[in-house]
Amino acid sequence: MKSTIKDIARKVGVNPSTVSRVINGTASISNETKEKIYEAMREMDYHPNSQARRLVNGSTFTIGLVIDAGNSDAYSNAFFISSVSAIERVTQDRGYNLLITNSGNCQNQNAVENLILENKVDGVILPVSDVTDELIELLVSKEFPFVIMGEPEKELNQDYWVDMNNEQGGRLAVQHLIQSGYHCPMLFVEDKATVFEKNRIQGFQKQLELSGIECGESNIVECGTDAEQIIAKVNMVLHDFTKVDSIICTNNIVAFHVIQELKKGGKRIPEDMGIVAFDNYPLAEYMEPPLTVVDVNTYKLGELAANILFDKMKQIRKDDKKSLIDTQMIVRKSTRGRKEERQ
Amino acid sequence: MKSTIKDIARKVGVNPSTVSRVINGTASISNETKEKIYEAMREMDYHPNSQARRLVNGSTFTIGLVIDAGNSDAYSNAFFISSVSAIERVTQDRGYNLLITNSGNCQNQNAVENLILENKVDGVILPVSDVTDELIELLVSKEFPFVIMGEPEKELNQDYWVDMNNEQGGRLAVQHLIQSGYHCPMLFVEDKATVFEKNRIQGFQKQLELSGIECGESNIVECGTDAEQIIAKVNMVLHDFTKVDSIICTNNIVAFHVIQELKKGGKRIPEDMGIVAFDNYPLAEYMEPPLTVVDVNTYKLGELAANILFDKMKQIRKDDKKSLIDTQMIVRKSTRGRKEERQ
DNA sequence: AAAAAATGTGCAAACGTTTGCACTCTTTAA
DNA sequence: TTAAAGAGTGCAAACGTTTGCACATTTTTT
Repeated sequence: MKSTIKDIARKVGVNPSTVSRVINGTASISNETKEKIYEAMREMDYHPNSQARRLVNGSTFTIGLVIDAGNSDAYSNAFFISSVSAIERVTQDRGYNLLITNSGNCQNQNAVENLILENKVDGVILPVSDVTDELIELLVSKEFPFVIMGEPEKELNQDYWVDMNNEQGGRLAVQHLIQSGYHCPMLFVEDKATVFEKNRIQGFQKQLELSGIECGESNIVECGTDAEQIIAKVNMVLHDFTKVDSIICTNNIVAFHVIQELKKGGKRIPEDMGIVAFDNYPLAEYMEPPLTVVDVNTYKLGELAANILFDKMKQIRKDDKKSLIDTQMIVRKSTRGRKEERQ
Repeated sequence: MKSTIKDIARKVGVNPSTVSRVINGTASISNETKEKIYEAMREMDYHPNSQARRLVNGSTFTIGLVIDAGNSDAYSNAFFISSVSAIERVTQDRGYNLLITNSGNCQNQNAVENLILENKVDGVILPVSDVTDELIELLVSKEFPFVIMGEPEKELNQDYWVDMNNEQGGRLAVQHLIQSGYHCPMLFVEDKATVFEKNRIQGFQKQLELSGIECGESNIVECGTDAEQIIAKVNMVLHDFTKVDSIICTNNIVAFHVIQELKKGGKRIPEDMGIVAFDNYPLAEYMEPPLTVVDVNTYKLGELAANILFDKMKQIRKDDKKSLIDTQMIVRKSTRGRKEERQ
């Protein structure tokens, strides 16, 4: 049988409130009493009951993390999920628990709303893909603390979000290429309209400008997600943009198809064409050639999200509504690289 | 302000217990009263308070999932983590919540023990890598429901576990190779002593035997995890085991190094040497040649773990203490494959 | 037509904590 | 030396539910 605070009190011969105060250190208690209580707790293997605590405290000491049910793409899930570990650690360090839910509906109710309305969590972290107008409205109207992972399309004035710095990533990729002796980079994006692609494009263009390389819209190619289409675009580049000597791909898969087709066309990598890609799949270093990538520290990303959430929960206002984590280059063999960077 | 069951009762003019019974359907209530209560609940935006429920029910309606803090290997984490989605879904379908914790220590207490002792969860799923004797002892002594993911070294008689069927995976790989026209497969494992490697070896040998191919210990190579070592082993095979025409690698990384070295040695894949690997990294299909793999459905694995846990929680005895998920072949270009399997 | 069962509802205790108030006794400040 | 402050503890209410018992009314069974 589980022992309660009353059992301890009875055994020691004090009032339950005294035991509670010893446990929480909320009042000064004589050392003598304290000792007896601690000993009784040890003897009776006492552990506080979280549920009772939560009820009376009106706080769950739990935060919710929403995982995107719809998005089955193994990696983008993994990308998000690798920050889970960070979020979990921060949560635990603060004495909180981490509850996970998908964004789907259970019964007739939205799972996330359920979390909030039934008082299961004190705050929530959710991926931008799961943000709906109704959900935001609910969160805001209840003044419920939340942090979004990823940049929203349109910004309300209440929402805080964290993301990788795609603009900086775009700049970094160009910078690396220029420094490595390439002169005419091209950018392959899947879909120009996506928020993160827009930012990458912006960084790309900005850095080209800074480097004094002229660049019109024509240096950006929308290649979609389909292998055939990517291949077609590669050939277009090969025939129509003969000056192009390097390609920045929006992810590892695109890079793979690009490299494949370039090799087929007799191009040597990195000599004839340098390749950089966003993301860093576990096997990227084993591609041929090993892929130079723009990587992001997802641990830091998760950590940041969690810390901001806790600040909001404590009513500590952060002045910045958005927080970005800078990317870094991992230089491998698909670009010439500067000698000192070569790994 | 949040409305409570008492507010509803007052508004409708009934006793709180009546409202409770309507919500839970635990007694027959007149339709008239029911309707009035439902309406009041809607009007006042009532949602039950989980904490109070949990306290009185003595149940948390929450299960805990332990993620391995120590294991930072991106993929093996991803492997485990991709079953999270399944566990989450099962949990939600059953009206439960999912709490995540790492296995580390918070303050002076083991995080998992804390979960159990402080009554935060009703059951727990944990990876075999986090199983310690003390933890098992605690779980067993409290009769606390748990399921282990992965096969334990030594088996207590109280523990239930799920895992991929490594023995069947070993058999499957051999079977595929034989059917594809290879005659002398070799198995590259990282460490013979590991439980799952042992099982793979067993399946490997058994299937060879069934196929009438004689095979001593010599067909199994322990190649460690280091690139140099793997390369050395490949060359050893090339020189000393000239009859070998195919290699089964214990994971994608080993396969990569093996392929790399074989190509360097002038071997064509799959013509001169067939390669099969366990696991299916997101980029495996983009290797050169695309890698034929023994894959496991991690979603099913998670689902199984969760369902068994719920059975245990409901005191439904499963007769089998271990449950295995069979693997399947994904045939790509690194083996000749049978035509009809080729994808 | 009487007995038994079912329906519908209220009362109050219980779940295991925390905490405001009150009180006594000691210590410190003026 | 008296007043104020602090230390140490108890009492009882509160958090928001659920549920066993009780009871009245209706319906069903014999």
